[in-house]
Amino acid sequence: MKPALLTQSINEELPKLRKSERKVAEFVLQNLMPVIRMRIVDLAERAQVSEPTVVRFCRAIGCRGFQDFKLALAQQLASSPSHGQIAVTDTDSIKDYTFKVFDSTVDTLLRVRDNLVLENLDAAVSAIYKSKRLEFYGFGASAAVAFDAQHKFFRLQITASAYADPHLQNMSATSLELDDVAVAISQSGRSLALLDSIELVKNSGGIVIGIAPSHSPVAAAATISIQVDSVDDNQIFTPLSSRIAHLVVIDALAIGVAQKKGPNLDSHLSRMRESLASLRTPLD
Amino acid sequence: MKPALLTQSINEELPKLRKSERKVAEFVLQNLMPVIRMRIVDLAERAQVSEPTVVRFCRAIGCRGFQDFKLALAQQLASSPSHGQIAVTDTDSIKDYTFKVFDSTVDTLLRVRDNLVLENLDAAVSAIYKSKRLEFYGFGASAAVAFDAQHKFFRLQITASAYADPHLQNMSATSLELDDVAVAISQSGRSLALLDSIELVKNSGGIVIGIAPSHSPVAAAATISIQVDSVDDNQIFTPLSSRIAHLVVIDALAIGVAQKKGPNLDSHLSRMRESLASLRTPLD
DNA sequence: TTTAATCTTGTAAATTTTTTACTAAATGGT
DNA sequence: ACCATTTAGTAAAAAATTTACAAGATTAAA
Repeated sequence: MKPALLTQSINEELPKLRKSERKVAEFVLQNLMPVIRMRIVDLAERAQVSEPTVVRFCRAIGCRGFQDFKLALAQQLASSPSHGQIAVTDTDSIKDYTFKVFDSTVDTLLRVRDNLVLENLDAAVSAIYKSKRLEFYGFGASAAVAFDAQHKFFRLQITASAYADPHLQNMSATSLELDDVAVAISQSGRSLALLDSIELVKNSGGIVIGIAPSHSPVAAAATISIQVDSVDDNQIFTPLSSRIAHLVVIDALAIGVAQKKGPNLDSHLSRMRESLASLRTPLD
Repeated sequence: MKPALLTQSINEELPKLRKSERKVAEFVLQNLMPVIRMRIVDLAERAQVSEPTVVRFCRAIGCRGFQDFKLALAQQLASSPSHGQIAVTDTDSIKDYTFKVFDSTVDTLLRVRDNLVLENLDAAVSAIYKSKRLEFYGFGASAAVAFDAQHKFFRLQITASAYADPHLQNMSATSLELDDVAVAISQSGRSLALLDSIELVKNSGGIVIGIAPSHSPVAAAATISIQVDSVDDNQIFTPLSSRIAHLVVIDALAIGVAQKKGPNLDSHLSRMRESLASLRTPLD
């Protein structure tokens, strides 16, 4: 049983460790990046313990040995770049902040992926598959997400609408019928106008799929809630990467529905490609 | 100069390698995952060469030794899960395809990040910073990207427009003045209407920032070209993840411009947060 | 075709690194 | 205070990697 997140495992085992092993654990948590390149002697010296203690520490947290531990740590750090620093500062060079933007997005995606409640996602796919009408609601940054979703489902031969205007949204909501689906997208999960629309949809017998932070009013009000939490580590970043997470969640929904629709999809996509080709320069 | 993507580096160096080193390279590319757990003797035996040859191979592709090579490989595989399989099949479970969607997106982002021409990105940031008007053009899936970009820059106190309609786009293009910027977004890089608009912008003395695949007409026509290539590995996926890549590239642009604008930004963001708060349910 | 020079690859030895076995010290309970 | 048990270090063994060197292969020139 090797957990995906080694640092998490270290923290969990920390109380069970012996004093000198704990010294190693604390040093490791404090110096994640450098540890990857250290030999056992270096780590032992810096943590003020002997080499066998380091090996014992590695075994205690579930690794087979020191190499195994370093490998696991390296893998975790590669997939969660946030363990470095991702706040953009005034002195960052282009390369610095560009990488930070990409890395924080990647980090958010991986975290969202690992915390998705797959049952709810499955329920959402089924609901969309069965629905006659599909509507996307979102304000602000989520408006762009809603329109993107509409476009995406359209490519899958599923007619969808997207509304960013509260009035249109309410009109749409009241016109939905039993088993129709509205997807409510919100980064804050606390948009009042969106909550209004959600109630209207439910009164009409429609199903509301909420894409919002867990414990938010939108998540609570939705029939099926897909929780997307992004850590609020930076004022500028948060809206950026959580919006990407929303898009990718909808991608997953779209792929799920596409899969359910089965083999016809391929031919539809190739026909669509042909018709798009006329709007483009010919390929070389 | 250690490239972020080791496999890419292996492929690049492949022709320069000697025969037996190439045996190692081919075996490694064929067995990426298992190699991480191998010792030098195992790898040497399975690749039918001697141990020193393995070391020479590691050095040839830019690593300091075998351990260094394994570490780099482990890190890459952790962050680019696509080296497994990412094509969605009919028999995939929810978990399978959801993870594939997320992983392929992450993979695309990392690849795009590593292939960005930072000089061009920097030039783009400067151009936007200096411009009086900023317009985003995109059709189809890129329309949503354009509108998202508009919203994003608006939050940074930069007025921008987004057009998905060819007529409006042309009108906008002819009305631009010297040093104004139009960002042309295209997944295919071959949209005829977009190429028209690009020419109009250039005739007006405006600067065109192209976000499109390299070697595409859009990239060639743009004043400053930001190249985003997504491997065409899957008909359904490609538009999905390349669109995300475009969004994140624009995020990086936005952050770059924000940084240039400097310290005033913070207070602006907090004022904006306050005014948004009234549209939301109060925090607990 | 032969020969010399260079390049390529493996063998074996040396070095480095990790792990094990064992002992001394420390801790805790009676 | 004494014994049992746990904990941590020393030193030796084992394992793994790297280096030095020599044999074989390849290429170019005579």
